[in-house]
Amino acid sequence: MTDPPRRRDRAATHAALLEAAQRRFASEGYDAVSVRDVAADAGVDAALVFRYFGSKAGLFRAATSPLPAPADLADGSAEALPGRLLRAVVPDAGQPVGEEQLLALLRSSGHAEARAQLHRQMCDGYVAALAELAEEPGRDLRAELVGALLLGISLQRSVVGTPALAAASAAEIEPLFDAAVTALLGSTGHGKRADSPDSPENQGAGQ
Amino acid sequence: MTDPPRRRDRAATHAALLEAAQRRFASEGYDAVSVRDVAADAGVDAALVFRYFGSKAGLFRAATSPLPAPADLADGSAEALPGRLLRAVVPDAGQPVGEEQLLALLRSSGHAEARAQLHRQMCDGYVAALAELAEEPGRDLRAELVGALLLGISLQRSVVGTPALAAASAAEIEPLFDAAVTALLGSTGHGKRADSPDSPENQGAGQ
DNA sequence: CCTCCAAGTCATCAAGCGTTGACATCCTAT
DNA sequence: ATAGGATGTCAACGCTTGATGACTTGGAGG
Repeated sequence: MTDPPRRRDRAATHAALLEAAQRRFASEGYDAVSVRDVAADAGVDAALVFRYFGSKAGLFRAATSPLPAPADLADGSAEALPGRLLRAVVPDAGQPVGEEQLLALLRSSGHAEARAQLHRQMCDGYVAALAELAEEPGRDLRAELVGALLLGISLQRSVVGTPALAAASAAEIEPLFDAAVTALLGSTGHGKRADSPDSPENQGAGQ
Repeated sequence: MTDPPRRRDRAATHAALLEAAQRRFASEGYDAVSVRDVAADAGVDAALVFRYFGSKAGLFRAATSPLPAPADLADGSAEALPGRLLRAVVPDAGQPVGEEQLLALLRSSGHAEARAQLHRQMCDGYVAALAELAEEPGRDLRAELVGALLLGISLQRSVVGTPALAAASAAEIEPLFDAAVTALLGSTGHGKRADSPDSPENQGAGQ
């Protein structure tokens, strides 16, 4: 973005490689992507991948580790968290979310390492924050079910390509989504709308 | 199971190859599995894969095409459909459901053909049946959201490995699941419970 | 202007891949 | 018993892959 004629720039090359890897891994998965593919997308030689990232696995690790900023999700009222997560999963104006990393990890989930990172990202990131909103009998299970709904929405939109969901905007989905979340988090959907939550001082989820 | 000394049996070899392929593709995805792997699991030579299935892609197609019998899901009362789908997604006694095919397709979803089949299987199979239960304003969207919840539950259990959901039985999930489904299908969760809520007389998913 | 280290490229390796055709082996029908 | 086709095995092919080390090129400092 700065200037094209810049050649021999370590930082820029590193970044270009990383971005190309994110796109490729997200859309095709670990095994279907070759180091040469990524290098060609970035416009450099494949050997640089090994110079900068050590191995193909290192490149994958680097391309999937920067998770979509949980701090961004934790700030704001806790009650609005599900809604914010919904917007993160179904971007309204085509905004670049961390959805690519989720896809890359899912499409590569045959490998134990990818699965482990997916697990970490899910449990420590979203589900822990959601559990704060859930009621007692089976709080974790409730939170994980909300997480499942979000995961399912994201997947159905991006990989299954289900027609109505893929075409819908976040605003259209939200009422239904909210109703489901209320039912899942509250014991029998008794409406836990209150203005003062029980001060959950979570600072969230470190990277 | 019949008898080990049976050698040179076309049907048995074909079946062994297919079963091995289903397992491998489900747990590792298309690209991570080699034809030699599958053949070794089945205890035969890799060349037989090409004799019987034409190509690796043909083997994959054969291993993922037999979808888990939608007829099996359609039989019984329509209102109990979501519950039956839940049981299919979270098998109670470790019964072999068609979950493996779903996993295989998802882990191979970098390939357009796998994606297309996933799309077909989802839309024509489950979502269409679910849409019959949904109310008017946005019937398809409602049905697809229920599908998303099911997909998310399955994935969170089998690949993400979220603790509470992975440990829970279908009976523990069902009340929460039912509440969410009711909220999603009905207009504002107006309670479409008509008959006895908890009398699931089904115990066995089909074969 | 020249030097020199970082940044980038090239040629190459060994291993594994999907795929094929020739070959060996067993079952069956006559 | 024997011929013949079905069933299974083997060795090899061309190609791509991840990875490595020697080489070239560029730009900044003296």
